[in-house]
Amino acid sequence: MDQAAYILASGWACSYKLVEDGQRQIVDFQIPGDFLGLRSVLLNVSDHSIEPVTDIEVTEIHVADLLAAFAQTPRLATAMLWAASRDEAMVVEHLVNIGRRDAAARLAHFLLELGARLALVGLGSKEGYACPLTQYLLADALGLSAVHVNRVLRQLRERGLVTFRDGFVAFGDYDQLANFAQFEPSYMDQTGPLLS
Amino acid sequence: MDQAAYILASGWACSYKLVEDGQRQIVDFQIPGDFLGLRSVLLNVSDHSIEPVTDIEVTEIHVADLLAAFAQTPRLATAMLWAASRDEAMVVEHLVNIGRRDAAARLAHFLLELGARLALVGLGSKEGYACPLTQYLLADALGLSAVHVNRVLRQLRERGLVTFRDGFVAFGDYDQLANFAQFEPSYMDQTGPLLS
DNA sequence: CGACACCTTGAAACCCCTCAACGACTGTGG
DNA sequence: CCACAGTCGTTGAGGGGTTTCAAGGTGTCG
Repeated sequence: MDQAAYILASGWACSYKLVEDGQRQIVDFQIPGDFLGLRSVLLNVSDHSIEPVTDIEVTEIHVADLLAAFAQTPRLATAMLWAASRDEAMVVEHLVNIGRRDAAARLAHFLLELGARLALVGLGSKEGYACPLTQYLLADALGLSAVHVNRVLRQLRERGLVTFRDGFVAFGDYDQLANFAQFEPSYMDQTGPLLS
Repeated sequence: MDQAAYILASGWACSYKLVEDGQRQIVDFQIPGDFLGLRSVLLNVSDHSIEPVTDIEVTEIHVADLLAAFAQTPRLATAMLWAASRDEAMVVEHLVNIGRRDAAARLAHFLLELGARLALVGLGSKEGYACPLTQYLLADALGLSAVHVNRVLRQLRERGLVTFRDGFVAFGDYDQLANFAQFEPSYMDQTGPLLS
């Protein structure tokens, strides 16, 4: 039981699962401040893989320390539980995104969510943000082909909604885009755990 | 803060999210023994809706009691965290299912997972299980149309893999079906939380 | 300069959706 | 007892969103 969890200090990573024919589904991208590998520690099963997107720096957390901390500081466990719930809420939103939105709305929603998360850690605004992802990564995250991602990005650009180029996402008309993607950021609850 | 969580004592329910044009995405079905509404309690935001599938019986859990129990029994919080992680792992698997499998494999995978979950609580086996879901519910869960669910069910039946009829799922060739759907039940970790 | 990764675009094929219609069954009220 | 509505399952035809295949362009790096 010498598994470890990490907190991403700088850089981007992604967690994904492979299917047998070589395709993969990216579950989420991790940005600075996010946990890495928390679930595999808790479940004692590595049910997904993690890969860096850029160069990354991490700080290690020993499982034993974590569990010991739980015992001494019950609130910590509650806070972790809250964090896990928020993560699950985001995965759920991805599920809705892939299951019930067409490629354009899917892509728009994804770029908006990423922007909102980055804004929280000071790495973006409603103007845009630096984004090291390739179109191939986007495709794997959104359940699309890279070719189609390219086409849809062009559509969104030509309609003046978003431009993703040269590693930078620039929102054209943020409000219209949010409306188009039916982006409701409430699922990214930031009010914190229910501690008294 | 008078929200409550529940444990499903009998019957089936489902949690879902709506998108604006009237479609919905079912995130998961709850079977006896599952939590209901845990995430909305933790996040203080009701980010999804719940609907009964059959008549149901629930036992209520007060949030205040739950948090108090965490403080007194740290291991309980760890156990809850483990449960939440398992739930998330299942949602992730659904994400992979919808994102990277075609309709037939998707349906097969779903029926297999449901069977495995039911078998754990004594409600099913490798032969089959009673299943009160309609084809419309399956469609909402799998990101498909009801019409297509119907067609794909027929395919699976004609190939002798599964038969879903009259509220009963009957596996034809379980192993071949599991292979076809690339069903790897390891993500449904049942070994329990990492409590020394 | 060549290798490589990534972006871009076109054409054809395919999976799945929408629309439409009908049958089987259930419950309900007359 | 029967007509009726409602839900669910079934099947066909047509259309559209995405995929695959293919090719070429750009930039970076050794």
